Amino acid sequence: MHATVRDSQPPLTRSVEDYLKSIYHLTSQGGFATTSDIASMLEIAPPSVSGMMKRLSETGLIEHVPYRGVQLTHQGRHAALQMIRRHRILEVYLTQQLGYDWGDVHDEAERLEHAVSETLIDRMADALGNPRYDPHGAPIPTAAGEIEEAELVTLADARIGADVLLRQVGDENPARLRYLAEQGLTPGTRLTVLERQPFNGPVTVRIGTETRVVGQELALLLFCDEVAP
Amino acid sequence: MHATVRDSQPPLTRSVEDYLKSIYHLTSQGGFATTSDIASMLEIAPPSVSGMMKRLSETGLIEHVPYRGVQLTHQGRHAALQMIRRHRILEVYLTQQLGYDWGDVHDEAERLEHAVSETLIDRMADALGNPRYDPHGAPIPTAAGEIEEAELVTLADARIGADVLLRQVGDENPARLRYLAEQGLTPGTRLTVLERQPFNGPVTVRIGTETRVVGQELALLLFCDEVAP
DNA sequence: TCTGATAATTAGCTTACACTAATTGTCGAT
DNA sequence: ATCGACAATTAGTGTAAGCTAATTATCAGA
Repeated sequence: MHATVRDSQPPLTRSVEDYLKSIYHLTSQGGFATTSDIASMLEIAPPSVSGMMKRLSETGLIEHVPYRGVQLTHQGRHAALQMIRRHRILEVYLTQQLGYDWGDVHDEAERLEHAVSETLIDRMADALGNPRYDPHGAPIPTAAGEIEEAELVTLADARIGADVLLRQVGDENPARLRYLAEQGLTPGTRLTVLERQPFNGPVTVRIGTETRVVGQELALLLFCDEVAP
Repeated sequence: MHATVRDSQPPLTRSVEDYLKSIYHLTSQGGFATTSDIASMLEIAPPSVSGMMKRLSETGLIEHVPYRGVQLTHQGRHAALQMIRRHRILEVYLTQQLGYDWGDVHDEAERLEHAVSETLIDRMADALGNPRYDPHGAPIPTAAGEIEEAELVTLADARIGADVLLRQVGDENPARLRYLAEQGLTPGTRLTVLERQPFNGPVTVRIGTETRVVGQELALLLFCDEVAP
C-alpha cells in the first residue's frame, strides 16, 4: 500500500456491503459465487445481481467472469471481513451486555453493522475483552482483516465413537437456535457420537450423562472438532 | 386511535426520519418550519425539500401550507419524538457505557438512530435506569412520545445577579463541547450571573469560587433556570 | 399601487438499486 | 453435432431522493 493508492474513495453503500458479505460467504470454501446463489442469498432477482456485479467489478471490489461467477479482490475481501467483524462483535455485545438471546442477535446486528463506526466497534470489542468468537462460535476477524480458518466437520459426518467438541452452529434461525440451546447444544459443549441411523437418519450423542437424538437437518448445522477422549 | 387507522404502513426511510426530526426542532417553539430552514438544517437544496414536503403531506406526516411552511401532524410528531428518543438514549448509552466524550456522541447517534430496533432502545434505557436527560441536558421523550417542556433562558438573557442552574447545552460541535467541559460548563452546574458587557458582550459568571467570562456566542447555547440563592 | 428582492415551487436530470420480460450463453444428454 | 434446459445477461421501467435552472408567489418599501 503506497501513497499512490488513492484512498478516500466513496464509502460503500448498504447494498454493496451486503453483496460483499454474501460473496464472501459463498466463496469461503474457494471457487466462484454464482449470480443465482447471490440472488437467493440476498433475496433479490438475478438481473439485479448481474447489474451490481458490473458496478462492483468496475470499482475493483470483485473479479467477474461472465457466465461463471465472481470472486472478491483483495480490496473486496477486506471490506467483507470488516463487515463480518462488525456483525460478530455486535452479536457478542448484544448477548453479553444487553441480555439478548443468541437467536435474536442476528437481525439486529444485520442492521447495525451498516451504521456503526470503526471506533464504536473497537470500543465494544474492548469492553468485551476482544472476543475471538461470536455467540454461534464463528470466528471474529481482527481489525486488520485476519480470520481464523478451522477445519470442522458437521455432526452429520462425525466419526462414530468419536469424542467431539461442538465449536460452531451454522444457523441464524431464532426458533432453531432456541431449541438447540434447550438441548444443551451450544458451542463449547463436549459430546460423544454414539451412533447414526442409515439413510440420512438422526445421530445419537451423549452429552455428559444424557443421551440426545439429533436429526439430520440439525446435525448438518453443528460443526465439530474431534478431540481426545 | 380506533381500529380503522390502518397500521403497518411502510416503515419510514432514513431521509424521511431526518426531515421529521428537523421539522420537529424547527417548530418546537410553535409556528411553521419554512422550506429554506429545513433545507439549511439538512444541508440540501430547497427544491429537494419542496419535493419531500409534497410526499410527506400526502402520507399524512405533515401539514403543508404552500409558500408558508409545514407543521407536523400528530402522526409526524409521534414519529419525530421516537427518533429523538432513540437519539438521546443512544447518546447517554455511548457516554455512560462505552466511554464516549459528550462531544463525540452526536454523529454516532445520528447514524445509529436509523438502525436500532425499539427493543434495543428499551434495553439500553433499562441498562441506564431510564434516564430522563441526554448528556447535553436535553429531555428524553418517553416510549409513549411525551417530552418534558421546560422554560429555560439562555445565559445571554439571564438576569444579572441571579443564581442559575445550567440545564442544557444547545450545541453539538465537538470542539465547543470539549471547551465547555473544560470550563466546567456542563448541565447541572450552578452559577451566579455577575455582569454582562454591553453590545452583546461577554457574561461574567461565578462557578463555585471561580469566575469565568463567557462570550455571547457560547452564552446563547447555555440554557439555564433561575434558582433560589 | 406597484415593484423588486427573496422564498418557494415546478420542470427536467441524475444516480442507486430494485423489478419484469426478452434474449443469449453454457453444458449435459442424446 | 445438436438441442433443450437452465443460468446469466441485456433491455427497459419504477421509485426514492438528490441536483440545477427556470418560474411563480409573497411581501416590504417606495
